[in-house]
Amino acid sequence: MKEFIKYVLQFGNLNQQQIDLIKSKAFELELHKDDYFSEAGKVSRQIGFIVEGVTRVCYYNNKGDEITKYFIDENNLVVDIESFDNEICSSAYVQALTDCKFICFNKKDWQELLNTIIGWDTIVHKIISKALIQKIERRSPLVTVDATERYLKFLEIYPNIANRVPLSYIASYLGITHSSLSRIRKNIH
Amino acid sequence: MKEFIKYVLQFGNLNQQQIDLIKSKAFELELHKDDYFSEAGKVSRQIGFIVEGVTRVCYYNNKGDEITKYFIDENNLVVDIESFDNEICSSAYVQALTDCKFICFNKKDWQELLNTIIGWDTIVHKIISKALIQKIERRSPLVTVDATERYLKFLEIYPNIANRVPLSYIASYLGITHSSLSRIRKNIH
DNA sequence: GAAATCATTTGCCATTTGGCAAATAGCAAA
DNA sequence: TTTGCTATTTGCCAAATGGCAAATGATTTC
Repeated sequence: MKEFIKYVLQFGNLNQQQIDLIKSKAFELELHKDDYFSEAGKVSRQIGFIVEGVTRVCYYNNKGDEITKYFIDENNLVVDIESFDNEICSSAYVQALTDCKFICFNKKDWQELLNTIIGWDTIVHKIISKALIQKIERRSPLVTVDATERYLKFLEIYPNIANRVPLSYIASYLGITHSSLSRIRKNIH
Repeated sequence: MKEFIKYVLQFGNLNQQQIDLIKSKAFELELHKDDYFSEAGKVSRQIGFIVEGVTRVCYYNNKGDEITKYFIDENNLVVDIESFDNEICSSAYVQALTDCKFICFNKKDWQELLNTIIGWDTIVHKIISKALIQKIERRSPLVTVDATERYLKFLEIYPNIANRVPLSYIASYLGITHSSLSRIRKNIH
């Protein structure tokens, strides 16, 4: 919980009373490896902060291949924002890739906080915007470089993830086959 | 100006007085083909709405190649949001690819509107979030498909742009060479 | 511990894409 | 119209990557 409050306070100020109110609405969630935090086809009504573990967002393309869209690890928010905000079905799965611990809020409580705490909405908007921009800045450069450079960029962006998740997920994140990624790994020894 | 107000009202309600206030702060901006709306290395203090024309966001990678990151055309907001919000230097250029007309606000007036008009901040946040999500949803799928599919996706996403901008910009957007794109175009006749 | 399952590496070959250069087309200024 | 500049197309070949299958390695289950 400490981590979450520290994270939030980077984006704006809150007094102790406000912090306590936020804490009172939070609950802990633990997921095992391979469990889903939220699922495609369902409306996501939870927002989570990863205290421990690695997750990914993935979907199935029109050929049925499973595509990893991005990874999310410790000290980041996890939410399918389109589904959460607009009460529409998710188009992707959010899956734990290791055993995970989250600080979690359900939508009703989250909205109550937004209505109650002055300035909370601004903080939330900043957090969400920053996360969205980060997603773009991480994903976009991959389009224009070759497979080896993609992997090197991946290592830069996610230095703590490469050893914690299966090669095939990284390959699908990078848009290359697992065989190719295996060879690339060998080449950069 | 009509178009801009119509666009804004999709995201929330405003009364006539509020609309008039917004209008009073807006100014028209015209750019010629190849002019810059904002430039890398400078702080961007303008936010614009494209009434007519096509723009692109581009940058130079570490090899010095010019990369088109995305295209933006009519009825969309144009702003380097990181630079605008945080007063930091832009990392990219926003360039007119055709002669363009914008409805424009400078930062000072924009912030005054945010402070004055109840609910304007919510509308703005919705607009920005939607635009950021759209950018991710457009760019991310390109990573995982081959060159031909990338071009087909481009045609889907930007049906009105393919004929209005040079092939080489589209190629750099898709992360393929202009020669390859030329061949791809021939193959899908 | 053995068997079964899943992940990763490797080999072989086909296909795609890139790099380079030349040819052609399109456009704009004089 | 001519000239010059830039964009696009095309050819040729090399390099990168994919598809498939087999081998190896790692992990889980009984």
